[in-house]
Amino acid sequence: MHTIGTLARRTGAKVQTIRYYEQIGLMPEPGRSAGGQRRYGDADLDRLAFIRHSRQLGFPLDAIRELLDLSDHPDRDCGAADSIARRQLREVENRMARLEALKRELQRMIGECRGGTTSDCRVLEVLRDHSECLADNHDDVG
Amino acid sequence: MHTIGTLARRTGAKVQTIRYYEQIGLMPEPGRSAGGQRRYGDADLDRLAFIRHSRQLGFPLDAIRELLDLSDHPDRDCGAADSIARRQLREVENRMARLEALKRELQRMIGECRGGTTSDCRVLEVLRDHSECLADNHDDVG
DNA sequence: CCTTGAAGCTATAGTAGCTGTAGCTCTTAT
DNA sequence: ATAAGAGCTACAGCTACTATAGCTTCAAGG
Ligand SMILES: [Zn+2]
Ligand SMILES: [Zn+2]
Ligand SMILES: [Zn+2]
Ligand SMILES: [Zn+2]
Repeated sequence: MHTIGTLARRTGAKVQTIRYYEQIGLMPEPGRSAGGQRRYGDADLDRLAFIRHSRQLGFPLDAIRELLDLSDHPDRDCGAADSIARRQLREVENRMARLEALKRELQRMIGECRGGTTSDCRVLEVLRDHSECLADNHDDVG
Repeated sequence: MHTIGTLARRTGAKVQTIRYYEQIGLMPEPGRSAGGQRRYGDADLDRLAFIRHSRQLGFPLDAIRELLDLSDHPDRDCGAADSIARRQLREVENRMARLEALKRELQRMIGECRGGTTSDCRVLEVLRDHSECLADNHDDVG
C-alpha cells in the first residue's frame, strides 16, 4: 500500500496532480486509511506512470483516457491505439512546422536590427507591419 | 472612428478578445458613443494590429506589454526590444527541440507496432514503460 | 417616424492541465 | 505525549482567450 506522496515521488507527479486526476476520473478513487487518507496499490502506481509518461509524450488527457481503456482490454485490436499515436505524431509535426516558420521570422527581424533608438528598431517595425514578414500569413500558434 | 466590430474585422481579432485586452489593460479604454458603445481611433487600430501580429509570432502578452511600451517611446534604446525578441527566439528553439525528441519517440513506437491485440501493441508497451524509450528523460512539454 | 436585423453591451462560465494556498487533521517516531 | 511531516478539502489562480445569455443600441429601408 502506498500513500499519495509515495506515488508522487515514484512517478514525478505532484500530489495535487494525482488528486486532480482522481477528480476528473482518470485515476480511480482509492481506498482510505482509518483516518481518511488515500491508500494506493501497485496497479494505481502503474496507471499513474502510464498517464505521466503519456503526458510527457504530449498526449492530451482525453487521448490518454482512450489509451488507458485500450490498455485495460488486452484482447482488443490495437489499431485504435496506433491511430491515436499517429494523430499525436501529426499534431507534433504541425506544431513543429509552425514553430519553424516563427523561428525564421524571429531570426530575420533580430538579424536585421542595427541598434539605435526604438524608432529605428527593426524588431518593432516588423511587429508593427506584417508586410515586413517573409510569410504572407502566420498560422495559429496553438 | 471605428466600432469594435470594424477593429475585429481589420485585425482578425475576435470582438471578445478586444474587450479582453481592454480589461487587462493592454488596450486603452476607448471613447463611447452616446448610447455607450466603444468608438476607436486609428491609433487603437494600429495598437491592436501590433498586439495581434506579436501574438502570431508567439510572444506572450506580458512581453507584448513591454514591446508596446518601448514602441510608445521612440527615443529609447532598442536593446530591450531586441532582447525580448531573442528571448522569444530561444523559447521557440527550445520548444522545437522538445518536439523533435517527441516526434522521434512517436515515430519509433508507431513504426515498431506490428498490429494484433492491445496486449502486444508496441505503442502501449512503450507508454507503460519509459525504459523502452530512446531518450532517458523527456523534458517538460509546456 | 417606425421597424427590423445586425451589432454592441455586461457579466459570467468554460477551455487544458495543472499549481498554489489556507486552515485544518492524521500518522509516526521519539 | 508531543512534534514534525504528510495528508485532507475547498477554492483561487495561471494563459489567452472563447462562448453564452439576456439585454440595448445603431443604421438603413419603408
Ligand atoms: Zn532593435
Ligand atoms: Zn507577420
Ligand atoms: Zn499497436
Ligand atoms: Zn519515455
